[in-house]
Amino acid sequence: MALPENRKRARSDDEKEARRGAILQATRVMIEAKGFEGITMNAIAQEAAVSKGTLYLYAASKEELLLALFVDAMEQVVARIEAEATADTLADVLVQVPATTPLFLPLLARLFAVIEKNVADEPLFENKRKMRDMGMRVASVIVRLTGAPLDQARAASMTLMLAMRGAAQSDVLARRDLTGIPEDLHPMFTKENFVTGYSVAVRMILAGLTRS
Amino acid sequence: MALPENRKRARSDDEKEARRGAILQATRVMIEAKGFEGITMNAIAQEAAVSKGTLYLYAASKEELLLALFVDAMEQVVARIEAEATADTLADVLVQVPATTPLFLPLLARLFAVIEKNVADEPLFENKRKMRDMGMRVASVIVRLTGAPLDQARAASMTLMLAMRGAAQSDVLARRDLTGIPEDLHPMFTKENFVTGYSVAVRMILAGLTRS
DNA sequence: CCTATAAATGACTAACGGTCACATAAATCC
DNA sequence: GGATTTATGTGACCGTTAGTCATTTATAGG
Repeated sequence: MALPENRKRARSDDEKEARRGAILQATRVMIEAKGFEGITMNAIAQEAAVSKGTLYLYAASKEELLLALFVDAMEQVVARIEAEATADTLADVLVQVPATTPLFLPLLARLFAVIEKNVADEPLFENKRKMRDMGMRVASVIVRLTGAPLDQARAASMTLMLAMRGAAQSDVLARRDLTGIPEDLHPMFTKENFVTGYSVAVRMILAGLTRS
Repeated sequence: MALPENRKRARSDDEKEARRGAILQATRVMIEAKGFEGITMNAIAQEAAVSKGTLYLYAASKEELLLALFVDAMEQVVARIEAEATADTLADVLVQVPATTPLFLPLLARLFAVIEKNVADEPLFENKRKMRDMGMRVASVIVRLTGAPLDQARAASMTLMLAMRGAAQSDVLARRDLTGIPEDLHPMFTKENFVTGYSVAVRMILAGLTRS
C-alpha cells in the first residue's frame, strides 16, 4: 500500500492511488485502535506516515475519508449478498453479511448524522446514487431468488435498508465488556443486538412477498 | 419559564426546575434558529440569559441537554399515540405522530451516534429503560386495537422502533430548498422522505399481525 | 445586620479540524 | 547532468468550541 522505498512523492496516478489507499488503510487501523470517537486527523497522519496537510490533498475533510471507507464496505456487502444468497439462505445472508463485513455497521450507524454532515455536495450526491444502485441490486437478488414481482422486491429492498439503518444504530452502544451495565439492560448493549433485531425485521419483510 | 423578575439565583427546588426548563427551552430555540449542527453552549447560555458555567450546573454536557429534549419529545409521541390511535387509524397515527412532534425526528436521528456518545452512564441507562417502557406502551396499544397476542405485538413494536430509527435518519438530509440538488435525487432530500419510507414499513409490519 | 452556603460567573484551557506560506522531490528541458 | 519548472508535501499556526474552576455575590437563616 505504501510508495516504493526511495520515493517520497506521488506523481503518477498510480502512485496517488497507492497513497490514497495507504491513508484509507491508516484510517481503518486508527478506528480499530482508538474507536470511532477517538480518531483524529493528526493520528491518522502519523499512522500513514505523512503530514496532516497531505491528508487534505487526498480528502477534503475527515468525513470524506470515512465516506470513502463506507462506500468500500457497502460495495463488499452487496457483492457478497449477490454471490452468497440462495433461495434457502436469503434471509440469513441478508443478516449475516452486514454483520460480518468489517466496519460496515459502525460506518452505517454514523453515515447520516455524522459523516454526511461534513461532506461536500458532489461526493454526497455520488454516494446517494451509489446507495440507490445498491438497493436496486439487492432488489434484483430478491426477484431472482423469490420470484417476487420487481415492484414488490424494490419496496422490500428499501424497507430492508431502513430497518438495517435502524438496527445498525445499536452497534454504536455495543460493548465487548458488559461489566458496569445493569443486568436488565444487557441485551441492548451486546454485540448481538444488531443480528437479533434485524433478523426479525428481515423475516417479516420477506414473508410479505408474493410470487408473480 | 424564567425566574421571578427580581430573583437572580435559583435556591428552591421549584426555582431550579424553572431554570432548567428555561435552559431546555433556550436549547429548543437555538436548534430552531441555527439548525442542529449550529448550536453551541455559548449561544444557548446567551439565549437563556445565563452564563456558560451555569449550563453545567444543570446538565453535565451538551449532549445531556439534548437527551433531555429527546426524552420529552419521546414521551409526547407515545402519549399521543395512546390517545389518538383507533383500530382504523393505527397505521396513520404511528406515522404522523412522530412526523409532527416538534424536534422528535432530528433528535432521534442523532440519538445513538451523536447524543448518547457523550452522556454519562446513569442518564444513559435511565433513557434506555424509558425507551424500553415506551416500546411496551406501544405494544399495549397494538394489542388493544388489533387483538394481536402480546408477544407478536411486542415484536412488532420493536421492529417499528427499528424502522422508525432508520427512517428518521433521512430527516438529517431533508432540505426545505431543493435548488442545487440533482433532479433524480430530489426524493431523498425532501421533508416527506420520512413519511414515505416509514409508511411502507408500518403497513408491512402491521399486516403480519394475527388475531389471538 | 452578619455569617454561611452554594448559585452564578466568565476568563481560561485543551483539543481538534482545517489552512497556507514555504520547502523540496521529481519530471522536463537544454 | 545541471538548470528550470511543477506540484507534492510539510507543520506551525488559526479559529472554534466544549468544558473547568477560582472568584464573586445573591440569598437564607440566625
